[in-house]
Amino acid sequence: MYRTHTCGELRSIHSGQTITLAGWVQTIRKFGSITFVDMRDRYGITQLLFGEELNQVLEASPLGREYVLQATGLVEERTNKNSNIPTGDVELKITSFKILNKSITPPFTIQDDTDGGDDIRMKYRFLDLRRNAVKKNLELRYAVNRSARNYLHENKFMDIETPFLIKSTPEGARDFVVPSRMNPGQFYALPQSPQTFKQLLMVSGYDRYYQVVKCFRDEDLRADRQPEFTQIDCEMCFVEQEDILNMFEGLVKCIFKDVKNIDYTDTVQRITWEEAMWNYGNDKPDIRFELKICNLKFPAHAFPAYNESNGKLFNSLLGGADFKVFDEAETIVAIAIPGCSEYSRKQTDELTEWVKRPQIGMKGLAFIKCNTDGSFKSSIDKFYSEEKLKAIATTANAKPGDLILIVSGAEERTRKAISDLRMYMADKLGLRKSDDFRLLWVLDFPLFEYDEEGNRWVARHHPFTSPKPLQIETMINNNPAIENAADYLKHPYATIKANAYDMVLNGNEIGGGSIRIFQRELQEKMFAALGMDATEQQHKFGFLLGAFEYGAPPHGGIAFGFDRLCAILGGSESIRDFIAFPKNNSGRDVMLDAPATIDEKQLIELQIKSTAD
RNA sequence: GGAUCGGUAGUUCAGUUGGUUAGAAUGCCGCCCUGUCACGGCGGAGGUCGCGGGUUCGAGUCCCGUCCGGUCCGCCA
Repeated sequence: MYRTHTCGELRSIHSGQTITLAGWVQTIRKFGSITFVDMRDRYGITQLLFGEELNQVLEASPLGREYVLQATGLVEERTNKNSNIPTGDVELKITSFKILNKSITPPFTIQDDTDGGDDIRMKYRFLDLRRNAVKKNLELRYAVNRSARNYLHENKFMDIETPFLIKSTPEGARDFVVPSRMNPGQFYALPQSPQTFKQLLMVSGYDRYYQVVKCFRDEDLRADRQPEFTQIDCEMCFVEQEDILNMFEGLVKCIFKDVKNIDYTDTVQRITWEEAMWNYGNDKPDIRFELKICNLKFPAHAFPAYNESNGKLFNSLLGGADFKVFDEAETIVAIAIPGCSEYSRKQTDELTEWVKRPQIGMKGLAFIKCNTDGSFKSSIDKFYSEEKLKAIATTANAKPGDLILIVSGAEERTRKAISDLRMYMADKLGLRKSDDFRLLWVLDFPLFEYDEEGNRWVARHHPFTSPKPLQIETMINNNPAIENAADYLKHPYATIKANAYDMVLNGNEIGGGSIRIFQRELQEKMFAALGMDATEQQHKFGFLLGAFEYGAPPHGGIAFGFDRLCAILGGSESIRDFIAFPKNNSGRDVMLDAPATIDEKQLIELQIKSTAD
């Protein structure tokens, strides 16, 4: 037996017992003829005391950091207690010990505040994982996993595995592909999600399915994006959108309770996609803070629900001033930043530079300082009287002491800019607290998006998403063809909304799903709208269309980004530290040094290379 | 595909206007130390300044190229 206890469990009540521990040497503190050693395992740290006799043994075979040690001794109450660690009241007075394995000096310190940078930590990830900080994240990940599985099990969901070696369907993201040795010249694809399989399971009558499952997408990476990532993938039969929303806000609330001990009793707010874009310029708004944007001018077709105010507002507030920038802009949006009216020239210049960066791409930034004495000072004084500025301030819901920021330009870019600016200012004002959690459902997404490069409609969510029932007619009765690509927003297809929903947590999309199409005819119509002829449909999705003819039930589902959810719950922007062995920005595993070339023999066997070469 | 920041001791970083022998902290090694727990004290070793080219009397520093890493845009149904 290597150990009787772990390094995290000894307390005063164990005093007098002879016990054996095994673990790694965290630190060695030597004092002449006695030596303290902190021994670490997964459960904690226990101080070992090597007295005079054993100290001589230590001198013959010295210990080093990260040596693996087995030590037997007597638990004793400490004379000097350490209240910083749970085992700090006791120490183990060693009677015998054995070095189970040596270690060379690690390239960085195995401590909470390690001296190692990301690069070196990833290269020696097996050492990094010894650190408490990373271990805590993986424990949190496991807790989220357990909580989700419990909730889904309680609600009669069944975990069913789906294959990883499937067929490439180049809709959406790029596929990772795997050559087939037994079928020369042919390739499997790794799933971007088990989407079609879970729909087939619904056809099979497994009416509540889930899987905590790896998905693969061969796209460029980010701090919150990995080429292989994990989803909590769910699907249900005989449900409407309302059923799904209720079931899965229940899931997230359960996770909050189990993992963070948060009672999320508030109703989860629901807004439409159009409301989200209108108020926040973003389809995944962070609602931990208000800072709603004010639409001073906008293209009518982009916001049908708000159309009545179009034009009037601009004419009454900004019109007739002969300010070309605003007169010619498609969209003008403003945001009132509380308490920032005292910003200096340097600070407003800095904000202007910020919006002019290529990533934001604005030509400039206008601002109005709403001084606490009721006066106004702006960068557009030349064009607008104090009364006008006051009217704008009122419309933007600005109070004395606020700073109104205004950007203008083409609709999409400008809306993204004000959204980014909103987040940037919220960060500056400390409004994005990582221990505050606000859930939000965003509903009624557009069914289609227009791909100007490919000159065709693409499914915004995926091609299995159903349109709102009342808009099925619009889809069937209109030709998808577009004459002028630039005017795609005016095409009837642009107005069709989907039975789709995203769950947003603190400005991050943590889950998304839809009520699916379950009739062959409508699915064919959808594929056709995306530019697929009958032959192509049959080739790519014949199995699904066929299945729909054998009594497919109405169904819908959702998939949660498991890694991202864990990162947010752990208060981190990056998902890498919530994955045991992540890949870097270039999709490389720097520990394995993968991907790598393979043997010529393998290439020949896979018929990727012929023997003749 | 694009933008941007970075690459200097094992590690994390500093390095002024281009100027003598490139520094600090930490880690490592040695000696001292019986109550430390971020132990302490004394001493020591440790550098192809990512790589290649250029400008210059002289380059860690300036220029060009390239490789690697971070962040972001495009992309991610």
